[in-house]
Amino acid sequence: MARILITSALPYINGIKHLGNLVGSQLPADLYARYMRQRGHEVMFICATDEHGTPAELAAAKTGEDVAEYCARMHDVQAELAEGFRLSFDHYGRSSSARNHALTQHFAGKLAENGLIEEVSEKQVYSHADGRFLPDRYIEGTCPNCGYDKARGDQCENCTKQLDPTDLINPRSAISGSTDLEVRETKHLYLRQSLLKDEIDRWIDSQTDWPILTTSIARKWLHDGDGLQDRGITRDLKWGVPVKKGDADWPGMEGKVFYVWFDAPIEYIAATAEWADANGKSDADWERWWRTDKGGNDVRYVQFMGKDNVPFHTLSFPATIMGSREPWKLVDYIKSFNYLNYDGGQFSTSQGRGVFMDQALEILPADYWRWWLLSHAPENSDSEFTWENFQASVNKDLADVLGNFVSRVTKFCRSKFGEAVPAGGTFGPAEEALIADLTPRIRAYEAHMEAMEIRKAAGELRAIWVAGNEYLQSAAPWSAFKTDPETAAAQIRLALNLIRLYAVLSRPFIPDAAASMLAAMQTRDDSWPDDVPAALAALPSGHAFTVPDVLFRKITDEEREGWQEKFAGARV
RNA sequence: GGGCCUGUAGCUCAAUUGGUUAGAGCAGAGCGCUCAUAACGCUUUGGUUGGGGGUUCGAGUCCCUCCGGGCCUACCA
Repeated sequence: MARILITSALPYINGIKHLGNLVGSQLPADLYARYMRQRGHEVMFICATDEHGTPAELAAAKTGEDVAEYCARMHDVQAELAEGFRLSFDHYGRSSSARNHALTQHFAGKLAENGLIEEVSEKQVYSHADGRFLPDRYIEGTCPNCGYDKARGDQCENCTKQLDPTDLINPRSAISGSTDLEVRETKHLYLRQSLLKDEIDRWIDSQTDWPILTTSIARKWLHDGDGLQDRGITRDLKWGVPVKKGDADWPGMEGKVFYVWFDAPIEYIAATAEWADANGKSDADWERWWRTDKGGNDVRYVQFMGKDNVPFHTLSFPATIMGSREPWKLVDYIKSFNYLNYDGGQFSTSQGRGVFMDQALEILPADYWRWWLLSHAPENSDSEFTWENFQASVNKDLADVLGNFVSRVTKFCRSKFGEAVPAGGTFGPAEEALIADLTPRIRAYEAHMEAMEIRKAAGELRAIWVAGNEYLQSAAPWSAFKTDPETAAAQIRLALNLIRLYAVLSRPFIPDAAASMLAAMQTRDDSWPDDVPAALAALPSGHAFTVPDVLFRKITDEEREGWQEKFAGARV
């Protein structure tokens, strides 16, 4: 038994996430966590809402709420949706927690002690009307290069030229439109990542089995131009972790907070402490996951995220950990994902284009989405959601191949033998062949799950379901029953046991359907099929079962067309 | 501009890292079965691996070039 620490990239607080966000981090992390638990490993699966930063403040202002209230409310909304998708977090924390405040300040203090923090005076644009400093991209104006009048302060979207906010002609606040702007001197802390470049570089080089997507993004940032650049880790905002050096004040940094990307990854650790607090555990209970001097050396730490998050997880967070010179756990494996597109374009939170988590659950149960998203996870390149593909995949895989298998077996048994596993008969060559086929398939499925090859795992699982239908066709218990009911009984006994086996194997992908299948088989035996022949004898003769309701109803053409239309444009 | 990823059957994707005749699923066609959610099974059509050139006994895989798609480029997170 191993100990596995799993974190999913933290969803930002600012609104409900779409399916692209879901499939890029939380959902595959859940698949892995569920699988590892089922294999008997000790799992700590952590997620949290990422609550700081300018967009959170602006979103709160828009609804008229205090930012703390807004975040508390949206945290609950996201937690409920996570529950709806059956994301099995051990703890769903908040980056605004007291634990994270303390830990973030602690790390900053250690980094300062180790000479890795630099105070830098710089000029930033202040908006009088908004009462705040503006990040570069919140300043709009006319591009000096191409004349585009909605150029942002960091870059012109029209001609792609990199800009400085002071380059803009007629600059204005993107928040209020105010032109009452002023360039002010302000002091910020920089994390001197450049001093850790070689250390990080060697660490990345030693990760030979990471996805190319992960290492290539890390190397780009390490080697591009002048190499890894120092990074500002404070902001002039009100909402966030106040800048402190451990417990002590930080002279000259009053009224400033840490940059959200400094405190967000630290929340992985802090959320584990929140877990301990919430469950009456001690510090030692969470430290054994995170401190290599307190038991964490045995832990395998795996992170899941979309490709946009990779730089922060391969560079800045490791720089924080390494630079502390304290024995914190570094990540062992980073599983990163490309983007899921929506019907020929991108999912867009701002334009309301695509399907969002709340809408998805209003339409269909979580298992439908889990199966499609995971079996089409954008592992090697961006992938695309279309309603046609969704309908076809879900109807075929879930309704026809798996659901109908359960249905045909249980209904046949009920009508011929009654609602209990029939006795009599013996296994012949067809049964031996099925078992011989299933064993290597299950081993392959396990290997794909271990390797986080999600599409391949889904494909193998589906093939395992298909094997059941192939077996039924060749055994044809409906024919055998007419001349040799004993043989038919043995065949159906095996088929009923297949349902239990499928429930166990399928649970990481479709937990609700798996639970329904186990409930219908009236068994709590959900042990993993290390021994396949034994697993197929788990339900003995005479064991009562029930015929379940249709596991997966089909998506009709009318529904599909309606959804296509409904989700094409802006969100209502 | 620079960098990275990507292009394989109508669609979605594989191909043990350079090895024999490029494979699956879906869709299409044909046959079979009748237990089942008109479900299932079997067979089958379909590819100049984006174009061109090169290295090699051998290239989907490596190199060059052109074309297309996507992402990143450090103050959104």
